[in-house]
Amino acid sequence: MKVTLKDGSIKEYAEPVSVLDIAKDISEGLARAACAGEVDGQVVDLRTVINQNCSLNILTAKDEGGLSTLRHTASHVMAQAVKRLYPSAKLAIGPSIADGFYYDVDFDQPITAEDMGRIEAEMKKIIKENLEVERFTLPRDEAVALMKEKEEPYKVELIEDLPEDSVISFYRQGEFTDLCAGPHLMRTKDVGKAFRLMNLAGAYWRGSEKNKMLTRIYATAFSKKEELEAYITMMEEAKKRDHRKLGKELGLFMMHEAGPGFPFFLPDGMVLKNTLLDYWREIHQKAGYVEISTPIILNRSLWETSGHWDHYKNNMYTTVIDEEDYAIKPMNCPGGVLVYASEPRSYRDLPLRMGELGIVHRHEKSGQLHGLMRVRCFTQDDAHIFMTPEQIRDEIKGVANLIDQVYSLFGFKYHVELSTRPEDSMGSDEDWEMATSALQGALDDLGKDYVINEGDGAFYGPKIDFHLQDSIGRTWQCGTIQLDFQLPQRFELEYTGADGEKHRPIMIHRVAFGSIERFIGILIEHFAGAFPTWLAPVQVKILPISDKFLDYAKNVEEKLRSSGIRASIDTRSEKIGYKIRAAQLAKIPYMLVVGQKEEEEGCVSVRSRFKGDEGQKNLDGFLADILEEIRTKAIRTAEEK
RNA sequence: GCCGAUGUGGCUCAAUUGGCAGAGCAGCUGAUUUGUAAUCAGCAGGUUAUCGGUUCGAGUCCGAUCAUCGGCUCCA
Repeated sequence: MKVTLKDGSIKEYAEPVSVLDIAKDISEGLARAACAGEVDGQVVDLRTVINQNCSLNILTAKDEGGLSTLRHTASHVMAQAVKRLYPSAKLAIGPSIADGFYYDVDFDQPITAEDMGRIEAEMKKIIKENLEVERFTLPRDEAVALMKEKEEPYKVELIEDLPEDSVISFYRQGEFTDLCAGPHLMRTKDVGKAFRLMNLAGAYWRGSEKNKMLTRIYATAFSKKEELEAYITMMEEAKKRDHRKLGKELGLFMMHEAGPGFPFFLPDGMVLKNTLLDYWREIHQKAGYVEISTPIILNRSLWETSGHWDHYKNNMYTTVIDEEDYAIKPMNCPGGVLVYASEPRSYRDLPLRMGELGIVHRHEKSGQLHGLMRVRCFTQDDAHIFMTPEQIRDEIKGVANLIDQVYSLFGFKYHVELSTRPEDSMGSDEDWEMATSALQGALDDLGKDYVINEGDGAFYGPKIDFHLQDSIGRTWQCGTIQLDFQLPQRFELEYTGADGEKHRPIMIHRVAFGSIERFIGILIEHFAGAFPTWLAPVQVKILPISDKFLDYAKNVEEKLRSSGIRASIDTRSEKIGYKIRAAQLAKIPYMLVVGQKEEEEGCVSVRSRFKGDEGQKNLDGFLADILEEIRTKAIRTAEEK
């Protein structure tokens, strides 16, 4: 690997090295050099200038081409511009993030999109001034004094939280000095021109809603202009496949002021939903599940027994019936538990896998509603598994495999997180310990990589979360597996063992889709509305050349429909080009053009979203092909034209 | 809930300084009967989110409410 340093000298490394290695190397002898070279076989402009004394532990191999260093310096430039334009603004923090960087600022007047233009212009000036970025350190008390002098109360608070004997590092460029661990580029000019302010948002100081809300300026920066342009293009592409936009255009679902956060499913969206549910029922039947359905509204005493009244009431809708308190279920588990308890159970019945496509309502705060991704009423593809302690590992593995099967079908990537005991929780330490290690053990058995999410479990037990990655790279929590020792105790669940004694079962809560609504939202974005044929609301659109061929079109339609294909005819008296355009925009997988030739020969002319499917086919041949495609649930969108 | 922005026919958007609410698409009617991404003509469609205020006059200015959007916090 060759690295060209800014002074023109070339350093050669026998092995591929990380930015960290280069940084270490340079800081020893060739400090203050920007480098451009090749990393991991890709030519990149590192443009990383590693300051002599920077704390190298910040630079990691993940820091691709020094991008986060570039962005971090860009955030300082942005803060400097803000202070020049609004001297009274107070700075909070300004890190680099996955897509760029931001700076949280406490302005004493609201700022607008126009201000963003001014800030951007000022940043360009600062970059042009080519100020040197210098690092210096101060003992804690002097650091506090400096920030007090500069009237930066947030910085003072940050420093005061550090240990008393710490040495605090600062970076200075021109008249601007900021508390910062580094590292940074050498000069402001190295930030380059490939940056852009993206948007303004509110953000709580230190992320707590008890604190003041600051103004966050989001921006991004890249080392090359083309990369910035590619990023902006990608964001625009992502916007085009926003499920709210496509959901409206494709007539899948709607929202209405009459019920904020409560989605309405339209006929085509309902086809999608039902097709997913059919699939769900099929795989669960095969995996040995039974299905139940429990009431939406249940009385207060049940929710007190389950613990929801104490731990989840903020999110529950309540009502009064005949002067008694009731709650609309936010979760399905208590209903499932009542079904379990409705008759004596034997060890021979276990594991008992009880599925429920349960509709739950949760009062989410108004500001966090988001299309189908975050709603107040959704369908969980829930199941509760009651089992003996010996069965825990196998059951968890079974569920994890089932979830893997579901996600693979749609071609999703996902990662797994293990969430441990939260602050507001119930049960003994031993139970939590046992439950957590059971989940961990199952993950280890499966050989799955996972990250641990401290304190993020449900109030009744730890959980394994499955996070899907959507088209914009956002991750969504979908599947979860939760182990629960609490509800069986609270409801005094029992089964009779082989020894004739009563024993307490253990319970798993789990979902695969998570929420059908959210999953549909993710699917819309994942496929950009062009669903695989088995999911497409309309699978075949029949397009007669003119009204004269309507009868033949009806024959074709009837034949397809009788085989279970979702087919319909565009009966409008329009030209064929018009109908093709309409079907194309509706992202329908197959179009069958029928005219004189087709009627005479008893065939159809196929046009599809996919390559290699053009041309005349006899109807039986087409039918056999599409039925096979649906049966195998094939994904063909990759070939889309 | 909090910070900021937005709200005009079903959809996408116009409307100058406060001065007669308009277009394209979709829909309907008629003509056309079409060969692979938009045929022509006509008709209909609006209490400019809601409520209140300023004004001779409000889509436009002010206030409140509701909803939506970008985030924060929270979460399937």
